[in-house]
Amino acid sequence: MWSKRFKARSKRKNCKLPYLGMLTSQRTSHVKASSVFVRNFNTTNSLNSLSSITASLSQARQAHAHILKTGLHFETHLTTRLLSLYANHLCFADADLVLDSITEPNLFSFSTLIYACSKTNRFNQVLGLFSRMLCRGLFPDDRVLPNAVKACSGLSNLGAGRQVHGIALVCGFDADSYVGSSLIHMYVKCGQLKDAHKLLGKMPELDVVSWSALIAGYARQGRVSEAKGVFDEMRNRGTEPNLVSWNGLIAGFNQSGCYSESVLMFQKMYLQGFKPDGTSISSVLPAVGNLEDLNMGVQIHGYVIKEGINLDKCVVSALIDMYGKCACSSEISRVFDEMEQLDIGACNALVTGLSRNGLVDEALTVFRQFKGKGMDLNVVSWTSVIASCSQNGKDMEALDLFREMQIAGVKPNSVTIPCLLPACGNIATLMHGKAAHCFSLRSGIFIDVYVGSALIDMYAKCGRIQSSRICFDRMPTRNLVCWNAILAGYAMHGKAKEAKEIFHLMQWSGQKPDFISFTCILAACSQSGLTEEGQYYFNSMSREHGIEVRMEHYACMVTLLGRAGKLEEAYSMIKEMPYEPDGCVWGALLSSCRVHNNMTLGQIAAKQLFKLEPANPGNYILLSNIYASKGKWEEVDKVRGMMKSLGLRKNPGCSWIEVKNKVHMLLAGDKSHPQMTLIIEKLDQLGMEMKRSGYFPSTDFVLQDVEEQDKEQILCGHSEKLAVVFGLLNTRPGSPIRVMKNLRICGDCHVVIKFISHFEGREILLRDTNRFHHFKDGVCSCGDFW
DNA sequence: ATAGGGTTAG
Repeated sequence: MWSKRFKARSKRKNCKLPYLGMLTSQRTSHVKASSVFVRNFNTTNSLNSLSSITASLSQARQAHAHILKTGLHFETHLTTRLLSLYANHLCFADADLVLDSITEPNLFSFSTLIYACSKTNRFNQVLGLFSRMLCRGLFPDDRVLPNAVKACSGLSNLGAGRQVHGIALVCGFDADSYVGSSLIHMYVKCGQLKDAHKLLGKMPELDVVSWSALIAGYARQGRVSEAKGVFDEMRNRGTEPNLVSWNGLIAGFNQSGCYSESVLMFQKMYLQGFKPDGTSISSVLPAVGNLEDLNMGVQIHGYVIKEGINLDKCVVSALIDMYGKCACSSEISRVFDEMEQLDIGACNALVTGLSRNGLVDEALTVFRQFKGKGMDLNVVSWTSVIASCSQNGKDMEALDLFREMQIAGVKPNSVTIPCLLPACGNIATLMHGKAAHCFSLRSGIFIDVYVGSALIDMYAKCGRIQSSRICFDRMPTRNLVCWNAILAGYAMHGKAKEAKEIFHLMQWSGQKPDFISFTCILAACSQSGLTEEGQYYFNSMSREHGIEVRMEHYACMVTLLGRAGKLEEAYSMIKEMPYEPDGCVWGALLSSCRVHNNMTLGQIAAKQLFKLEPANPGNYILLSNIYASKGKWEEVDKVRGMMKSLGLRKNPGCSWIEVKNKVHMLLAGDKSHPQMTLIIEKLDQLGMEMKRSGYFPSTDFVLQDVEEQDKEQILCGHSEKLAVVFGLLNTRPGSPIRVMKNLRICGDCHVVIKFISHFEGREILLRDTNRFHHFKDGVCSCGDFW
């Protein structure tokens, strides 16, 4: 009855507060009455006839003053009208004041304000007013209840939602169609699908929207069979699914990662005679993109053009996104250029699409253009461009853009932080990482699994594995990625014991490991020399866990066996591999051969590598080093000649190999020590950074040579770590380490120095800008500098 | 019912 009327009213556009207008009896005389009112508002009648829609704020204030002056605030009827005037102008503080002054507020007073707050999404205020109303002994009606429920779903506050449900039961409104459907939506929003389902069963009138919401809810949780079940149930109970129901199903499957289901439903819908609209298209296209089904994508694009829905902004950005995922960079730009009006969503899709296809610089240029044109860049725009940088090795740029974003006054969210954190980890700027962590704690987004996993990874890469563990332990929910991140952290730090613990804890808690988990555990075993255990895990992969053994696992095993000196075994494993071995696998063998100076196998590996990666100078250097160790100087010259004829020079990568060899020499006393290989790997990581950064220090690099004005620029980047490591490498074992000035010591550098101190059994004292770091027996103590 | 941005290994 009333609710139906209300619904019809609310659908009218340009009518912000439908009820308030409706409640005024003399609609036609509003304008006239209000103009008269200013001149002579002494009569209560003119106040009464003041329209809540057309009256200005100053008129409302005048009326307020009049009421106070004349002591009319005991007239509940008048004060309630004033309340609606203020509410209409969104002056909630004034409205509250009026409400407090009413001696006997009635249901009408409260509902007036509740409607206004609900319309403007002031959910906390709605609930506050609702509870104040209850405290007054006033029972809500079927108009207030749905607004209270809506507030609970807006806040995702299940507890409050259940309480309101209880009140609805007491008041006998739970079977009311409007109250009921709002409760169903609330339960779906809070993920309580069983409750929603139960309630739906009790409803005498069944509406297609509530059914659709439940279907989408099941689909979003990836509960395929239940979603389909509700679909059938709906039909059996006499409600035919409409386009909305289908769209919900398609969008839900897509969100839960059931991409092929999503596309399948789209096709089914089409075959049943439904005409896909813009929403259907923009719901199915991400799934098509994730499946990289270009054929299907092109067909849908054709349909879009035929039906003329290519003006829909969502459809355009979904098309750009789909072509980006299908690696069609030419199509991305075409669709974008054909767009009539520049839309921020499409711009964001373009940036992501370009960066996904390796066109990072283009993505950055495009972003700069949008910014220059004065486009209204939102969180997604900034997050997209930060992600493009951090995913493509442009870590410094990512941090710079983050700073720029903050200057622009755009607040980061729970997606921005996981995009930024890998950049912090990659260059080990603990300071920035910690700042992001603090932000997550303050804004409450630390409970997000993506944020948590990224924090674990960042701390591990900054050399703070304990902090990683703390983040891990404090996560309210964990998924596969969280487990893998902490596992990778322990592997990175050479903590095989902890890695094994995590690996078993993970399975014990019901989380199945995947191929990444195995890469981590194999790497951990390999770094700690746990050959047999590594082999055990490797063998259990397909046998016990049903996980396909990939190329990278073979590469791990070659490294594992190679480090243990079992080079023949490593070689036979390569020969037995079901795949054609790639550069990583042969590279692992060649590196192991260099460690053990095995010439025969080294030659075999090098031969393959020369074919697979002819332009990688590192392979030539490794082989020549093996020859050199055997005193085969003619062979050394031959390899050098090969390099020369190929035009390969000792690039930074080459000098890096020299550094690596220097570490070998430094640690020559304990070649087989498990931790040594970890250092080599750490150095490899640094080498990668060196290559990426385009900044190539030579082995005798000293920071003191740098011009004063450039120093700060270099120091805030990653070169500091390299400088420290190079500095260390240039000293003879046993000699005191010279104190370096104005360096910040963090992350990888910390790890490397710690291990060097451990192996050489010497004390190292380094100073930061304001702290000292004392390394002894692999333990570092920090303190404020004298 | 409604896009667009996301974490882990190598």
